[in-house]
Amino acid sequence: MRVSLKDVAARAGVSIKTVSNVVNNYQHVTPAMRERVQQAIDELGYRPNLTARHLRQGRTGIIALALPELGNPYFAELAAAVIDAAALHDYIVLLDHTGGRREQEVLVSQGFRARVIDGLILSPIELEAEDLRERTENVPLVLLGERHYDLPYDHIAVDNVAAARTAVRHLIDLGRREVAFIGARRGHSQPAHLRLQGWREELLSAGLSVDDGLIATTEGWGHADGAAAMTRILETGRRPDAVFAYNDPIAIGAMRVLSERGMRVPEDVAVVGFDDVVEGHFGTVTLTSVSPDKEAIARMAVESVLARLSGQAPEPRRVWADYRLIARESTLGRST
Amino acid sequence: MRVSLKDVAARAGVSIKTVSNVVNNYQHVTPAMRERVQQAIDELGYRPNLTARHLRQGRTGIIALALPELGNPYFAELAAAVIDAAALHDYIVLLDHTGGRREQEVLVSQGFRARVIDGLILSPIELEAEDLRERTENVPLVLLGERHYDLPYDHIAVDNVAAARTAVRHLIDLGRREVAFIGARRGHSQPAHLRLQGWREELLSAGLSVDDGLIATTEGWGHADGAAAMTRILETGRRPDAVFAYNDPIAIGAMRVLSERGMRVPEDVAVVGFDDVVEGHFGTVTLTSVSPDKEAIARMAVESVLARLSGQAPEPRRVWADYRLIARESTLGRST
DNA sequence: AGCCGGGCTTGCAACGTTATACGTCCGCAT
DNA sequence: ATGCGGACGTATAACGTTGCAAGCCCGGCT
Repeated sequence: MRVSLKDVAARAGVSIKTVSNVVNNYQHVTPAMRERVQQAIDELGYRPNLTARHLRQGRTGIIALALPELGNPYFAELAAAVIDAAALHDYIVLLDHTGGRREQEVLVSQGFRARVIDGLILSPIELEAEDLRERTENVPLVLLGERHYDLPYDHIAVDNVAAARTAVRHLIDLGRREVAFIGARRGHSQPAHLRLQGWREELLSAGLSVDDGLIATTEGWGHADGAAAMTRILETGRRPDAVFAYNDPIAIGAMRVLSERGMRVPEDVAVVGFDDVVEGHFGTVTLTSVSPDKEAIARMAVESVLARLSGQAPEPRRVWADYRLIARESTLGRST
Repeated sequence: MRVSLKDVAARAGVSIKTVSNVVNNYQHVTPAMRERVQQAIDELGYRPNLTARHLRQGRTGIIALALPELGNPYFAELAAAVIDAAALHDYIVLLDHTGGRREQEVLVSQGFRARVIDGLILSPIELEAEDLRERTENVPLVLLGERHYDLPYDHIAVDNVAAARTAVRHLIDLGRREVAFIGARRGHSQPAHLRLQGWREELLSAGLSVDDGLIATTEGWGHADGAAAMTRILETGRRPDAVFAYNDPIAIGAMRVLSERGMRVPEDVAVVGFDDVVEGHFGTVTLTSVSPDKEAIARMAVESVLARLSGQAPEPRRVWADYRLIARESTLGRST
């Protein structure tokens, strides 16, 4: 049986509250008393019951993190960063994944499984603004990632349009003129997503034409999706001299197809990804990528939740995290 | 303010307990009453307070999963599988990562942060048997992975020795005779780990010599470690014709180095990894790998925890999960 | 008519903790 | 000596839920 304050109190011959005071380092406790109680605690191996503490205090010390899929290394790395950031504040992280499915995202945002949590960090994919508008839950919610809602919630992300423009600019500066975009969302009600928008804007501002034949949609965001999309473009007979992919796995899937078809990266086709996952650092051709500052994103997300919990930060804010473009072999060639 | 049973009861004009009965689908409730209460619940937007429920019931519905690092896609994919398996039983998953550091693993196994959990699934790296022997926590613990303790805890893993032998056998069958092993643990007190043991056993049983110069240790288990280790082997002047890596990231890091030095995979060096992560399916050269049945591992881990929670399964058991060797280009060449 | 039993509802206690408010004791200033 | 304030310890009441046992009501049986 678990030992409770009551048991310790009985053993030490003091009241329950005094034991509680010792446990919580309440200041008005004589050293002698403190030691007596501490000894009883040690002898019995007492450990506080957090559930009870949380019931009493109305807080659980748990933050939920809901991501589309852990299989994507970007999200896995982000999850690790969030866990660490939360630990700094003595919070622990409950992890959920939504598969990027709207239905699941709605459930999570409504607090579905997790009536145990103090706050929620959600990285939505299909979730619509109306879903959030209907949200009745009152645990603090912080949004991550590319989607962009005009709603009173904190939102943390890199400036996707600007970041995408930087990536495309890099390709144009290399002299590329036919820049494909791989990873648009199929049949999505929302205005084309921000990275696609950045691609478009940068092409236009460089005086290049925007050619829908160079946009490939994907079902998901994995290697296989990138490979399939690249294949589709090539099968139309198009021969782009550059590819900007929605993320790194898609870029790597595309590079695989290029290599299968005997097209060289970067000589024939330069490739830029997004997220800067470790995997991209070690391929036969390493991948140029936009690198969001994951640690900063994680830190700011956790801090936003906590700020809201403590009633600070009344104004919902959009926070831009840092990013940089890291050029590697897929746009520069191998440096031997 | 959150609405509680009391508020609903007041609204519906019934007792708290009756509302509780409705919420819990207690059978002796008249349809009329059920409807009346349900209406009050809906109007007020009542949601049960799980903390209170758990305090009352002594269970939290939360399982902790402690992994070495999420950055390794194998663990990320495993985490996803565990979350899904737990969800089937209405359990949610608290995630922790230990960095594979003994100190952290001890903390976790002692229930460190998580006095909130019903059970713990731990994938240890450096943890020693003595650490577990001193364990005082009484929440069920299930161990995952390669380490192997002679202690009364459930343990779930693939048969690493046999799996490693299968991988090495595959290389030998291709006619390779100089098979390097990359990813041994540096300065580890425990007998050389099981995959290394399998490598050794299979070489011996094939009548080949076991050459310590072909064993490379690593600090961690990432791409960079594999690359560094491969570099070290090559710099001794050795030219193995095959590599068996502790896991896929190490294998991929090694392949990168081979490619930098102009050695072809698989023609000059055949490579086999372990874990079958998605990344390996899409490199310029796809990676042959041992594929553990992650879903099965996750399922069995969760079920073991739950069985122990409900007092079943008195005998701690070691369970072997399925695995298969999936041959790809890194041992077969590109099929086109 | 009275009793019994089962279906339905309820009051109470308890899970383990902390906040509040109070009581006691001591030392010090008056 | 008396009064006062601060330091220290404690009793009690919550937090929101569910298990238990008891109570009520009604139909059917004796």
